[in-house]
Amino acid sequence: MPGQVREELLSRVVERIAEQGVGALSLRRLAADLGTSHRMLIYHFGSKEGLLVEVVREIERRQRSALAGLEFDPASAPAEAIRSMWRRLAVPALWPYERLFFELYGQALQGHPGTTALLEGVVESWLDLNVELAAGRGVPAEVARTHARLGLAVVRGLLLDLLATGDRAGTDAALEAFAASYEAGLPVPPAR
Amino acid sequence: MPGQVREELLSRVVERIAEQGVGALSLRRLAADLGTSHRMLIYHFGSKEGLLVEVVREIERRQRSALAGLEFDPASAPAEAIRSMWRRLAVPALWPYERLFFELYGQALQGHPGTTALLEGVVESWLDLNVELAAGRGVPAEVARTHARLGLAVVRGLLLDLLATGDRAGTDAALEAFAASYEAGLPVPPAR
DNA sequence: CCACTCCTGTACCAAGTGGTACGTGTACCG
DNA sequence: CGGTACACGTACCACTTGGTACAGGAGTGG
Repeated sequence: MPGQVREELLSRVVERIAEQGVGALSLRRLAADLGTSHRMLIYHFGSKEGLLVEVVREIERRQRSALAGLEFDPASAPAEAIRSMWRRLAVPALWPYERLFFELYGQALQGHPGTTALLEGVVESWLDLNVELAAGRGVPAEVARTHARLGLAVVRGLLLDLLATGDRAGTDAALEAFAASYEAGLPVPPAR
Repeated sequence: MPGQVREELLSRVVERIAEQGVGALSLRRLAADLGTSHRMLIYHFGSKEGLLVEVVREIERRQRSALAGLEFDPASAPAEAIRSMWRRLAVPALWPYERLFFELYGQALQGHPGTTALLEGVVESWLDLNVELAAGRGVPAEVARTHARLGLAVVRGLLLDLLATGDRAGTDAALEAFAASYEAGLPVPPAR
């Protein structure tokens, strides 16, 4: 059982990596920025890939806690649910972590070792959550899955847009157009 | 000025990179795979970054030609437009290039040199196209921009999903749910 | 023949990489 | 006190990296 020093080190590592990206990552530079030696990173994480794995896990953990923290009002319309999700994610303070998420996502798609675990629950876990929530309102599971999938795509797609353009107003408007469509009489279109 | 040898080399480079990703790219390995020496890549592209720039340009070029090739029927509903776009992009033959696109996107978000040019027109050019098309149907520019933004986000978000999960049926259904919402009586909701 | 341009390969370089060997300090526990 | 486990640093290693120097080879035009 490794000490708790590691945990504190990891969070500082994630912070640094969120700023500098993971593509041009070097243990030595990272260690220097953290005021230690690259030997320590190897000591605590075994290898560079081991460190990467831990970073990916941490990012996943944060996603999951963000997901759990959504505290949907089960009675609220889907429109309100997606609005609150967007409100939470679009704030500039999270941009570095979202950039990191998409960078890791891209590397994972290419099979980069250590990152591929990201792909496991990156979609499914969100769908499952929504199925559960929707069941409370009597929505069939298949329909809930499809709409969760769509909502997730909208949010991720608009985040990609926002991170590239910085256009908060434009992306806000697009999300609002999407949310509004759920209030305009078709809360649950047929699944196909 | 450089000969046409370069052009042919570039397309082979892009092909290889689409398969192997750009993250773990090394001039020597790439050259070996291409049956030449890394010296040649430097000769034709000046440097590794120069090669990357060219690859990014090539990807942009393909995106643009895909965009131009969409040949929308101006009279057709937006639902049909987005369906045809998805039908074109979701085919497995394009997956390697889309993986590469998202990998480069991620690197560009982190400011990786040589890739940042990707971000320039990655959103705007699509929006402009849609504004132009929508003008023909009397749709105000602002509304057209917002809905183009949303549609682009849906497609990119679902592509991320598809590349991670491989679930063609699931993503097809989600896109269909989105497209159908345009046929259910709200072709042009207010922009905000 | 020469000269010139384009193209390609071999050999080499300095720099940086991840990883290891080894020694040290520090704290807790007997 | 001694021992032992954790934490940490320095020096080093083999290897790979992007880039360069240099030497041609193939074709063309004079």
